[in-house]
Amino acid sequence: MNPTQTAKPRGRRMARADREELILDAAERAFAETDFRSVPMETIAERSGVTKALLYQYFGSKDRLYEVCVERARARLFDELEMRVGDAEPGWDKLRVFIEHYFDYLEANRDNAWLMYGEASRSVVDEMRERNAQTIAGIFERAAEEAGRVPDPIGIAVLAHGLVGAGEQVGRWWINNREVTKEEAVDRFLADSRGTVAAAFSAMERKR
Amino acid sequence: MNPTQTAKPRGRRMARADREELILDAAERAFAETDFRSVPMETIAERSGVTKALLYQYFGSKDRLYEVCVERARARLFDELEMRVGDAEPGWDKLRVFIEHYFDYLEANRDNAWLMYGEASRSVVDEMRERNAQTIAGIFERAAEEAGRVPDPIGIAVLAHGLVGAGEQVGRWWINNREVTKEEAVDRFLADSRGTVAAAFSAMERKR
Amino acid sequence: MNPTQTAKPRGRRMARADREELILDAAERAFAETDFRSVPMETIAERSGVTKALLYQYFGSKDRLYEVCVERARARLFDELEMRVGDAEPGWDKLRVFIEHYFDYLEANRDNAWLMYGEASRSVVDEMRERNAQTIAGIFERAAEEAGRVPDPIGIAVLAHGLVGAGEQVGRWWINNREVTKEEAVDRFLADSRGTVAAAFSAMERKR
Amino acid sequence: MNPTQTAKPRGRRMARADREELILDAAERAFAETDFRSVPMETIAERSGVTKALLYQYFGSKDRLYEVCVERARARLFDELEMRVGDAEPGWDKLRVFIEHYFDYLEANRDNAWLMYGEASRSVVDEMRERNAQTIAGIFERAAEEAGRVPDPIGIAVLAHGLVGAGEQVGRWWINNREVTKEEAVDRFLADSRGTVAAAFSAMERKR
DNA sequence: AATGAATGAGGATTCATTCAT
DNA sequence: TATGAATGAATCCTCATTCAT
Repeated sequence: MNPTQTAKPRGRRMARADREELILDAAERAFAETDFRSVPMETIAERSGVTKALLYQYFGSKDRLYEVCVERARARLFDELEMRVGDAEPGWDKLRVFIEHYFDYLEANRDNAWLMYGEASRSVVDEMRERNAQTIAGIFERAAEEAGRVPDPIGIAVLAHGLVGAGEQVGRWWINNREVTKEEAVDRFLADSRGTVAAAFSAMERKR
Repeated sequence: MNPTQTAKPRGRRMARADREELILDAAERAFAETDFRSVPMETIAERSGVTKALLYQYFGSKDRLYEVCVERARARLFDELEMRVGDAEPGWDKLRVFIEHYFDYLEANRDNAWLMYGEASRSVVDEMRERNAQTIAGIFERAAEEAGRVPDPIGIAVLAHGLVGAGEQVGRWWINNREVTKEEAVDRFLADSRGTVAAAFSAMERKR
Repeated sequence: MNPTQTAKPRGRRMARADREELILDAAERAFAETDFRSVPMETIAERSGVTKALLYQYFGSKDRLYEVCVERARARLFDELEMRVGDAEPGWDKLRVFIEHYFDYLEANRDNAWLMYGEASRSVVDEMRERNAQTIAGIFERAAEEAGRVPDPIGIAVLAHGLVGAGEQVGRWWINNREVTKEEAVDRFLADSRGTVAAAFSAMERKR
Repeated sequence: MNPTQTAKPRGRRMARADREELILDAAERAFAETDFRSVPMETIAERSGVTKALLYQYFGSKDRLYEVCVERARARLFDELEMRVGDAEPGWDKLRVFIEHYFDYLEANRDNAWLMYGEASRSVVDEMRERNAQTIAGIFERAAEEAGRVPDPIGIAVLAHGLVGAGEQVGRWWINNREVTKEEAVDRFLADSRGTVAAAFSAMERKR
């Protein structure tokens, strides 16, 4: 309404943090459309309305820019996820909340969910998978205790990595098969995951 | 003609097939070490002791060479797998055979299992995942019937993609954590998978 | 105004001169470490704790900044040198004073003697060599007269340029071979130079 | 005369060694005209009638190409020099031959004598100076013995480095002052050098 | 006086691929 | 069949420099 009140600074000069977001948005979209090697810095520069030189000033290299994108996308998912799961009732409710949130995220980011990025250096993506698995392992470790089990580190690791991998692939499948509703997908994946977790927990020693 | 020659077919003719294998071996290892975009044709040529020009004569393009690698690696796993699973007893035995074979494969190919390839043109790898999932879906469809359930296509798809993803990520984890024995890994992954499958099947309507 | 301020001239005004010295010090060291083309303005800015923009405000351009560095370093050597040589006894004493002063300078500036600068725009360094040679030529011209010779312009030029070049290279050698004491170096270089000068003078016509 | 007999292969395809010479010729001329940083690889490529890619295939990098140029130019001077000096009569004749050859070289290479190159990475040029000085030191060491002196390593080093530096600077001066004839220049420089060497030798202990 | 934002323009390097022999 | 020569076409990255505040 008030023309002097633009939400974000408009025009040439802009606060660095704001400009960085704009650049990351553009990069994210570009990477998701094809893949890392197919996106020249030039393109990202054009799309975010700056020169290549600025990209390098802010991010140092194309690889680094990619990493920051991946990490930001990952954080979008996990930051809120950890909060929501923390607030959920102990027990199966946590798993439900988790998976629902994950599919919400996929729905909201179907064009730039990190799993849509044409993958770049394997290390970046693998490292992210590892971190995700570890976060999830932590959650399951506590859950195992609450369920009266002695957490078995290997069991926890296999469970966590398995869920990360399953989630990634199911997510990719769902994004490419949008005739399946979110409810249907969540329904099945939740059921399966519940079975997985139950089995993993059963295999662990019972606490006395 | 020459009695000292090995059983392998006639001279020149076979030379090509042999060379192709050599080249694919070199390429596979190179791709596994880093990823597609980081491996110049030059490197593959050097490592297999031929010139770049020959790579083009044999495979036409780098993309095609990659595809052949991926497909060969995939076949190594799935060709035998389908046979073995076919021979197994109906029921849980099939799943056990499946997973055991998968870990055998990982052990034998820890340096060039396809899941070690840095993902390249996303399409190639994604397409392989899809094919794998479909193969597995077929197996589960029959298994569901045998278990007295009406196979639910969505349920089957989620189950199959979930297992493909879980197997991929657990495999990656295991390859990077070799202090975990194969038995321990198979043990947990089999238990988890059994839980997953059981849950998926339970959710399907019972046949009358 | 502020009594706690050091004796150094009035506040702001002096601040600039001080800052300029600081910047030149940083630049000089940086140029000496590698060479002109390898030192970005960014580096000089960082090392002297200011922004690039300020370098431009103070010096106008990188080339100009370099020139100021070179000239300052040269002045450090020659300003005092001309004085000292002027005060010395006529005859060989002047040469001794000259060379001793030169090695004192090298010792005090071993990290940023101008001869340590990677040569940049050839013109700047070459021009300095030319100026040094001319200064020295002037001194020898007078010395030749005093020694009863008719100064031969070409002879003087070859002598002066030869000594400038010899001094530069011997200086570089000495800086890189510090196990040789200053006395040893001066001793030899003085003896050699004396021989050079004597020969040059002998070759000139005797005044009547 | 015979049109089918071109001295060097003409046309697109050429033996690598020949092509390399052509490239080095072009590079040498280009570097001599201005300096390292002012010569894009593009220019060298154009002037030698190949593409940039070939430069990299053959020389690896611009720095390396420069090094090869410098080394080739240096060899042009020193290879023959060592031979000629070897053949000369012992005593002052060697010095005369040496210096005459040096000025011949300067005359023949006035546009691409290595001392005309705008210097690149200091290290390359400094290393060459060092090598030259060592070669010359070897010559003087033997000469000192012949002259009945006990060679003093420091004395030899100062002498050799001094002559290298003097030669470089006098050479530069002469190239820029071509109204001075070669005879005049050689005459003076030889006289001076003789004085230098004589003084250096005198300062060394007499052999018994 | 001093800064952080932003750029223009150039330059090195890479790499898949083709071609003549 | 196999090679070494050669290229076209990007693409990353650097850096001196300017500008608004």
